[in-house]
Amino acid sequence: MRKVDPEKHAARRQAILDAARTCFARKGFHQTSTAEICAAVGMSPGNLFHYFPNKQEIIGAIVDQEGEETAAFFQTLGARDDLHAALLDFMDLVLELAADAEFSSLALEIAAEAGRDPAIAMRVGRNDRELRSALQGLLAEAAARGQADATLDMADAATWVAALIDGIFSRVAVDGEFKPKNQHATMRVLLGRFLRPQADASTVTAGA
Amino acid sequence: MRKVDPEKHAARRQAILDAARTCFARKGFHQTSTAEICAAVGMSPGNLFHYFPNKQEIIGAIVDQEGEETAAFFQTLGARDDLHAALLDFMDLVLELAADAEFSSLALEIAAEAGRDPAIAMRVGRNDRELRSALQGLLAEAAARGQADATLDMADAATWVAALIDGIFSRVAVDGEFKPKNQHATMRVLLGRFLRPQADASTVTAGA
Amino acid sequence: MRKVDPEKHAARRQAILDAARTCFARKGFHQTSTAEICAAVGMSPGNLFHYFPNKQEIIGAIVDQEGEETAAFFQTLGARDDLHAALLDFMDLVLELAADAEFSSLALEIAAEAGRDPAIAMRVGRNDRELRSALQGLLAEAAARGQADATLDMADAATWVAALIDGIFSRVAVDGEFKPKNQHATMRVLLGRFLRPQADASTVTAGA
Amino acid sequence: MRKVDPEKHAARRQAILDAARTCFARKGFHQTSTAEICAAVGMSPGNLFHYFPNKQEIIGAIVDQEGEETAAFFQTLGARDDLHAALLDFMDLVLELAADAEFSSLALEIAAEAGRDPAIAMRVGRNDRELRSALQGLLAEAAARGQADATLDMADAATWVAALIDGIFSRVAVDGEFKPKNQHATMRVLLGRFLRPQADASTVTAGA
DNA sequence: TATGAATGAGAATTCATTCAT
DNA sequence: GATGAATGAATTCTCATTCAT
Repeated sequence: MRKVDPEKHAARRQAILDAARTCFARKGFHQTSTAEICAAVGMSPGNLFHYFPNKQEIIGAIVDQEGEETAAFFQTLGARDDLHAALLDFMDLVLELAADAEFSSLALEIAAEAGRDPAIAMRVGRNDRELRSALQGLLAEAAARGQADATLDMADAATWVAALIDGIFSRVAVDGEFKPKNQHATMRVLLGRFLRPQADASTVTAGA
Repeated sequence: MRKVDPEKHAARRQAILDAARTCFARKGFHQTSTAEICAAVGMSPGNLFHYFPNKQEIIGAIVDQEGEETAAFFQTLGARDDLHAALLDFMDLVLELAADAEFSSLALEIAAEAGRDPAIAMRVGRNDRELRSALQGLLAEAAARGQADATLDMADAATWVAALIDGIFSRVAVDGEFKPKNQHATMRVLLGRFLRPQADASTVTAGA
Repeated sequence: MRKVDPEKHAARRQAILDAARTCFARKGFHQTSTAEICAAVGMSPGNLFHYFPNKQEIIGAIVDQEGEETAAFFQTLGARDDLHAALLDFMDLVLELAADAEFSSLALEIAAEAGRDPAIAMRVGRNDRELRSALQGLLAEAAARGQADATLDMADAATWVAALIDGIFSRVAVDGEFKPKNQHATMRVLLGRFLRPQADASTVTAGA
Repeated sequence: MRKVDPEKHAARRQAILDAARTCFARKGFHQTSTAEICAAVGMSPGNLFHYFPNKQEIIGAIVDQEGEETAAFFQTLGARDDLHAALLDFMDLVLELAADAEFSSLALEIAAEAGRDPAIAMRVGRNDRELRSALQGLLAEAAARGQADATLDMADAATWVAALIDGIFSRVAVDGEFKPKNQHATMRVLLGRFLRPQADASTVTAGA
């Protein structure tokens, strides 16, 4: 009896997060009432607060969960032989996620909320740091293997890959003609040219 | 004497937009009360509605104004000799705007709102279409002059430049370590490699 | 120059009253904003207050005007030979007015407002007293001429004729099937039986 | 124990309706704020909206309730032997209700609101149709029993009885001297003469 | 007179959260 | 844990009225 409870609790908690994700994506965080989430889960309006102390914590938990998912995914990438290819495959996945309007909206929503609530900013920042650090590690190792341009500053390169990921999610919201499915090739050209070892390394020094 | 009235009206309207911009950037659109905006302008709480029929129209007007500013700026770019350089200069400007936290937050906020309110989405979409079309025109002309890789699909290329711009604004919100000022060089490397005429054109077909 | 002003003023005042009548009939007194009335007259929102000190006075003036119109009309009735017929003709007119939805709505609106605002109640009460007094006079004279049942209490009889008039206006609002045009005959039966000299006077004492 | 909840809910709902009735009668529907009603019930300002989705629904519910009460009362009338007397007794009741200033005001208020809000008009219209249909049924049966004038169009007759009822409530608002208690006798004369089987049927054809 | 900007007190909801059951 | 009634502050928007021009 006592053993089932924690499982049930976790399942219920997850159900809340899933419902909230959908609601937040559709209407935005502050446009969604806790009552709406409760209705979506099939829960009484007060009961939600047995699982989360307040609304902000729901977003916080969603952010944390996304961070965990990304990290888990990245762990599978390191084992690959061609890390450049691994990165491009990861970006393919991003494009696939972006094709899910809910996911894109949510990503934007979270970024926007990070701009306001410092507590969320901290959690989002942690995820982002981990993502960039993973990207940087991947790129550094790729460079070591001759699969990436070793002359790049890998922290900066990772930052711009991350910017590109953010940009993809923005596109979905902002550009009705943007179909992630059709953009895999151009994405590969863009990142390929940016990251591959350069025949003429002089271009690297073109900056400023 | 009679001429002053419309001017006053326009000035007051603009003051509202400016105050709203700041408020929205700081707290988000739906977190900002119309009363706060009024207080920021130094206006009684009801008076704002002599200038805008409702809150959504304030955001709408801000969006429209940003669109006009961008368009105006782009008109100056076409006259340049080196269009590739012109584009990079434009991106420098974007990085400078992004360094203004208010501007970045607002950009994100608008994108997020576009994901919810179709009326805003339409106005944002129009701006975005114009930006991409201007970018595409610039790139096409650059290619014709041998300043850009003519093998690229220019619509797609413009789309990814736009994604990068969006991404830059997201970075500011999401990545505390991101300092736009320090990223001009890497941005130039990234875009340079993507857009320049390629020595080895075969890389273009690397897709899928 | 100075002579034209009072005429213009009166015309403008009347225009306001006419517009207000329409607005009040359509949306109700408290649902109509002064701005709406101004728009209907083609007048700036502040200007109305040069003609009426406040909104209540507009209703008050409408009430007074209706009273004057009724009184004027009644003066023409007294000259008739058959006063019973004169009364029925008056009721025909009431039915015709009731066919005008605006007039009916307004009548109801005024009655309702009298139930709330004592100042309006006083003005409405004065009109009503005059109407009942005119009716009573008419009935008394009719009785004297053998055209009405002399055994009736003419004050009470007048009161019930007035109630019937009120009731007609209510019908229009409340009963979608009520078409005043079709009710002239039944009205005449009803009032005829009530007011005519009775063959069998014993029925009069049937009460209580 | 579980059964108490719905009862409590219904009781609270009824308390709101009762308070609202009083407030609406005193100040009019649109002059009464929801906060006032809440205060009258002893309820926090937001709590009312757990019981009614909006203010209009409160009026709607009051209208429906009045309809039910009238219908319930009418069911008791049909069993009577003398239906003419039954009708007059019903009218006595109307006069007694009219003596309650709150009831009269409310009746007027509802009629006025029906002139504006179609949703209310529909509900009021339904009640009115039922009342007239009940009256018509009563009159038809009375005629069949020789207790009413069979030559009357019973639908029209019912309509005019209804008009008289409306008129009574208007009187209270409009005529300060009108005391329903003193008008039972005259009402009985009026309706008696209108509805009773006529000695001289020729009067019926007096119309137009 | 006429204009329309300005005021500021409300209005009806809404909503996160609490709490008795 | 679960329910849903209750709270009360906050929100957007309205409106009669004033007043400088």
